[in-house]
Amino acid sequence: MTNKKGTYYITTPIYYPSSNLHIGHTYCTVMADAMARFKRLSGYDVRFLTGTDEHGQKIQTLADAKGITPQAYVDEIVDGIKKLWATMEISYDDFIRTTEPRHVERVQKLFMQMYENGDIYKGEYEGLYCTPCESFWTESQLVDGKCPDCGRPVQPAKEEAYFFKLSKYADKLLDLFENNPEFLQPDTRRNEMIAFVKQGLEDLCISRSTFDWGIPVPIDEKHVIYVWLDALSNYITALGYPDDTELYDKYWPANVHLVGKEIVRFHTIIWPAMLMSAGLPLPKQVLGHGWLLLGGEKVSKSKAAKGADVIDPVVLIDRYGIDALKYFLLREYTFGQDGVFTNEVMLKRMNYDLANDLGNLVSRTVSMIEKYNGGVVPEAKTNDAIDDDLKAVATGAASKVEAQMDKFAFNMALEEIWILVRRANKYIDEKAPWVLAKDSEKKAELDTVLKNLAEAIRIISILIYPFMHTTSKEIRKQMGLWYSDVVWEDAFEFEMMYGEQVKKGDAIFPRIDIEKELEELQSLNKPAEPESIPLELKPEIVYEDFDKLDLRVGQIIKAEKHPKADKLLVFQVKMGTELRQIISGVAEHFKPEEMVGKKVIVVANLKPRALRGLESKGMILFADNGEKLEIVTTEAPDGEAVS
RNA sequence: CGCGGAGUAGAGCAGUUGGUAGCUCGUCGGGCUCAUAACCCGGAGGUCGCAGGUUCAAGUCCUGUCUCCGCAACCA
Repeated sequence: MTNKKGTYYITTPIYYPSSNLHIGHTYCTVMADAMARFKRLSGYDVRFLTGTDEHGQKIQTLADAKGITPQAYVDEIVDGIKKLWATMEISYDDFIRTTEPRHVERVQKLFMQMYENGDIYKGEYEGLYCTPCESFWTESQLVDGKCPDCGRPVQPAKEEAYFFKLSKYADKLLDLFENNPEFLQPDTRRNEMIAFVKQGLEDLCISRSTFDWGIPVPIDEKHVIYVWLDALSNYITALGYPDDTELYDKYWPANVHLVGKEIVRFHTIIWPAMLMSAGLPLPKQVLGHGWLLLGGEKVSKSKAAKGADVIDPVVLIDRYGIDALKYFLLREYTFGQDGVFTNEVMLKRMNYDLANDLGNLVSRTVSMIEKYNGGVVPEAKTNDAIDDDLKAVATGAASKVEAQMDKFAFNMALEEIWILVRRANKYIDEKAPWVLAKDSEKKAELDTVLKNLAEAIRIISILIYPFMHTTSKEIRKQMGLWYSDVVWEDAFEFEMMYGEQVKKGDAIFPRIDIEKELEELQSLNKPAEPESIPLELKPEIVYEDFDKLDLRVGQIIKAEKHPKADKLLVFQVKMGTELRQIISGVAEHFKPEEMVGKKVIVVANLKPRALRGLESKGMILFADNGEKLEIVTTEAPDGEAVS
């Protein structure tokens, strides 16, 4: 494809390979792929980048738990990701891994560039430190004032670290948001960022010395570069910046960084500030898309195993095919907004739009051309208002699709195409070719109908190409268009077919028995044979450690919401002779009244701590599955020791 | 408490710069038989969370209020 319209550089986030990808990642990548294919088809010189963000403490911890090196850990997952994209025929031009030497070296050079420009300085990071986890936390990250990972107390601590003068760029960033509304879309995201910058930016701590799975700070090997600085750089290191600038010169600045809404902040504050510091041009646009929600919650790895809805893209592709899945993701959801994912919604989309409307349109048209004209596309010989209407809708669709794609409105772009699909189905009804076929004097009119349908389907095959290229080709094969390339401009023309030999094939999208399919999907999600998989545990302790705990049975005699906090409940707990106040961060899980009277287990010798102004003396134990808490109760008399 | 989002027909969603409230599914009725029991037409169903206000005119702007949901530097 020639670059008659210039270059187009689009990126997805680089994904964090802490486990296999789910449908949420697929969603983002499918959008980027569709846009890349659309731009290529309409004549741009496209570069499409995706990849993986492989450094950071979490990866190191996960690898340690498995007893392998971080590199071995990510290699395996990245392998799976690449296979998934290959299966889905994602048309990326480059896949960058942040552990690749090309990236590592270039990030270090970029770091030095920022350092030499005076934007990086050495300082002291002050925070709350959890010694066993070797992690720093901010006040707001703490859960009940304790380490969110292990639940143990944290201590104020300092460590030497490098800082990036992010605060210096606050005004320039505000300027960027306010004067370039296109830079960040949708608008609601932009307002969020403006508010965020206005509340004041602090310098960003960009080095870590508590773990070493990262890119070393070039001037101080004890530190590794903060993962976001490392990760964001990928968009230019993949283009060879700064040492091999051929691609960089050609494609930077990027036209679009496609990102999820939760990382908009990194892409529109930290990343532009980094580029400003290095004196480089900013990306033209950052688009924050919404999330796929599963039962009202964000899709996540823990949900994957529990819900009734299958979100493993590999399973979905296996059952319905790549194109059906891509169509569903692009058609169902509005860009920028969250959308609910259920198997039923997905199956309905696939059946109604793909099988009933599109698949059936091709099927009935090909059948009629075979039955009424020996399988050859005839010439149009007549013309009336209905024919004109079909032609107008057909030849007008491409520019409507273009307009919607400019706004990243994939769902509307597909809707525009389906207006044509439905118009064609209606055309068949209006013209009733089976009636014309019974009257030999109507043969000319019948030919016109068959020919016009063939043209409409030819145009549809072009329009859907960016979204479903395999289906596009299958349709073209059945329509006898196998010999010609898909050319976008041909979607504006109506008179292009004559004499093609059509050939009926298998149903393009077989109809799914939704009820039966839902049941099968449900059973797929049932856990297999129970087997013993060792739990991921905290480091082993000795008896003496355990003996330090004084656990007691306590009865909750009063419970109320904390007046100054949404998540906290204030309990009055009776333990034998003593009555004391204990505060827990469980207001989201329990109503105060349902707690009264319960006998619970209390860590009685925990150092008292004030939570939002009220003192908490001790801690009540709860069972936690990662998202929902269960109370741990006992029948034993209050005050008794538990050991 | 801070910041942000959402509340439109039974369900899920659209509603561009304020001007007759749309789409898909479901539902009711009809048509057709070329086609993947698919397709086409029509009907019913909404005082656009609530209360004020601006305006000739508001789902759309302003103020207040209720409910639900995120985020707060790990996560598309």
